[in-house]
Amino acid sequence: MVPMATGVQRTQQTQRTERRADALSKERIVDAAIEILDADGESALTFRALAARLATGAGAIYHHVANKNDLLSTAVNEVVAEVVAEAAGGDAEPREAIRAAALGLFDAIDAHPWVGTQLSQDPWQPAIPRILEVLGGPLLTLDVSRCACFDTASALMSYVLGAAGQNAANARVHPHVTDRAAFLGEIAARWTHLDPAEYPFIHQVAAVELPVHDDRAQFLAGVDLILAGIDALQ
Amino acid sequence: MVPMATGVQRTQQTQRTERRADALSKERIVDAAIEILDADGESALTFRALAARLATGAGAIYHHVANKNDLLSTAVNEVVAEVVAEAAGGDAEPREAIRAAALGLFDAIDAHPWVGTQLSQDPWQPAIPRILEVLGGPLLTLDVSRCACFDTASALMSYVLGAAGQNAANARVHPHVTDRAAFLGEIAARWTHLDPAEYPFIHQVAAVELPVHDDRAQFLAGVDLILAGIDALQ
DNA sequence: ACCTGAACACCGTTCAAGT
DNA sequence: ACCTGAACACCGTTCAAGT
Repeated sequence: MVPMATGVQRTQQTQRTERRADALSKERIVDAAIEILDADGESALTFRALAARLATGAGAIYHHVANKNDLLSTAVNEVVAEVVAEAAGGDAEPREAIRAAALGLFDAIDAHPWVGTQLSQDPWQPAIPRILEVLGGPLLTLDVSRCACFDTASALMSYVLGAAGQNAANARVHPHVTDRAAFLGEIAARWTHLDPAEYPFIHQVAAVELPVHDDRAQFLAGVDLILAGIDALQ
Repeated sequence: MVPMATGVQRTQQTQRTERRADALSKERIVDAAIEILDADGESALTFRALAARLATGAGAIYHHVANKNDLLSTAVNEVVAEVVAEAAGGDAEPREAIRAAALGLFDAIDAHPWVGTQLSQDPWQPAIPRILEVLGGPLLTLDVSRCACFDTASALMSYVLGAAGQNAANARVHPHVTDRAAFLGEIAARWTHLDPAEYPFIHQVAAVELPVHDDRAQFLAGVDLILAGIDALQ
């Protein structure tokens, strides 16, 4: 439909997703998928929507990507690789390196909720060793006994993926909460209706901390809790 | 199709899902859903399969359940309520109570992987306050300062849901791994092919700990790490 | 009021047919 | 070799029609 100037703009580096480029490739497909996921969320990524954006047929995508899970885990791996590249490399103090890596992952998943969903849905996808490395690597320079390193790194990863997954789910179910105070107030009210005898802790939390808590600060408090445990168990 | 002895077996308490009972109810629907989920996994639970098992039409289910998410979160809440009831109540030492609750949740999600998937997909469903209560309640009897209780309980929950979610995903992707050693050996081999300069920690883990680790023991090590952090930060 | 089941508006994936 | 897009085998959900 759209006339193409074939080969004319070869030297131009910028990518225009509006017009059909010369050839399909896994990279172009994955990048288009990421754009759809970031712009309109997980439910918007269908092979039909992706094919439309790439100005091709749905079946063509299968020549470069095995299936939807392959597409998603490749996209996740791309985002995680970027975060890890920023977090790693520096020769910061080990605890600080772990904090930075955990926070980088949290922020990335906050910005791309679909990453959190996918990470908690396939434990052996390519992004996992990256995450384990950036969280566990700094432990090698600590005095953690060799045998506890895997357990410790795995605990850090479970915590990060758990917190990030909850955050991602929240973003998915409540896409645009403008009034956070009102939203948390509703949850608190619901929790207050539970039996106080059965839920004493929930009642205290709903009354005091839940309505005013900050997700990022709470995440960081959890990281510090685990770091304190690492120090204590040495 | 199956002839029914109406009212005859009223006094009998046992539930027979093979025959159509007098009336549909949310409880009967949810119980049937749990049976399908446990027997054949998440992908087997469709409204058509559920309707067939209940000997009714697909639309009838919507008279008792709002939608599939309502059905799933009600099912999850039922399983979690059972686990929590077992774990809570006793006046065990706080750290021991937290350990027992965490392990109970881990085992329940190991037995019902779909629970792990659902829990990491909706942060405000009814089961969440139950989990937060059973993990956070014991903190009230510790000397944890009032203000850190929510952060600490939330960290415990994120860890438990993260670890359990990974475990559930693993069970979903690899339903019946008979030879665990061979399976872990394959992962280790894949990790060994990564660049040793970029993945020093992964290489050590793949060579030493990954092939022989036990998921439950590793989960418990993580709980103890967080408990040590709680003690250290007091 | 509750149930029935066909119909609707979608999915991911496949595959004969084109270039 | 790569692409096309109709077709297949499903979904969750709705709703007119029954009892």
